[in-house]
Amino acid sequence: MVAFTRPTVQMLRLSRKSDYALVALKALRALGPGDALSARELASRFGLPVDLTPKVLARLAQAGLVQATLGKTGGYRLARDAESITVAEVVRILDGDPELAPCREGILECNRIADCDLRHPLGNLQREMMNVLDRMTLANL
Amino acid sequence: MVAFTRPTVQMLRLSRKSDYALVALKALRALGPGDALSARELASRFGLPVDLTPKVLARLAQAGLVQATLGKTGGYRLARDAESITVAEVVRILDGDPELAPCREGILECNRIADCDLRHPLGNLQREMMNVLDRMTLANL
DNA sequence: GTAAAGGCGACCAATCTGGTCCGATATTAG
DNA sequence: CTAATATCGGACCAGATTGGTCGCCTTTAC
Repeated sequence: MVAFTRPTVQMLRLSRKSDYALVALKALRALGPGDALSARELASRFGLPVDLTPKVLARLAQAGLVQATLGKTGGYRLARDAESITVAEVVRILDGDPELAPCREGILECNRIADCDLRHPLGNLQREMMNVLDRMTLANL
Repeated sequence: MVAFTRPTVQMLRLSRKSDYALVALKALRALGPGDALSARELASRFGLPVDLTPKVLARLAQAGLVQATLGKTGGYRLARDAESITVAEVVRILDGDPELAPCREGILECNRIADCDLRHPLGNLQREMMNVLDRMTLANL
């Protein structure tokens, strides 16, 4: 008997990095004002990849979402209000600007009216989706 | 000089198949009541892969979205009102049920409250997204 | 009967992602 | 001052997923 292999869909999915970032951010949100969490601690607490977690947090740090303190007792803490941190922003930082249906490069039909006639309304769809991601803040999570 | 390589993001993207399907469906929508379009015609008209297009349409046909007629003068036509065909349905047919952040298998933390505390609200996000996809019909496109 | 169309399964290749290793740098405890 | 611990950043490799192709078969119009 084959064991329940759900066809894991790749499309329309958050990247692992974004996933991890949200987990970490949410943990940081629960911290006291003076406290901080190290990447190592976050990784071990949530089962995140040990070597990938610092990378993710570094990106968040240089984007200004979290504040990193070096040194022996260092770690990360939120740099902004949880209300101001949106899922859309996190995704954009870690995976870039998502496009539902990017124009395929070097395709002749990209100039065709009939085709871009479709791609434009798809843009509406995308805009709606981004709206959803924009409205979902860390505080709402 | 490296030529403008925008980091095409894979995540949060429609699959190519869904993309093609929407293009094809939209073309079928513009058809007269008795007319039909062959996969070949659709492919050449929109620059879709010739061998992949029939496959996509076949899936749509067996899902009941389009009606296929065999034979020399065969082709496809819409089998339902454009108003009743949603993007969500198309995606589900071609790529399966999308999950924003599927639980990683075999992870110990899946039982942890802190973790699934996050995944549940992510479910809300997903539900909102699916709502958007559900509301966007072929007629709206 | 022949040509053109869809139906279906298997297979291969390119791409993307995720994960790891490596080192360098900065800061704090003692 | 020194050592330990933290962040930072690049390069690299392997696995997974997607997408595209080839093949053969059935059905229908002429």
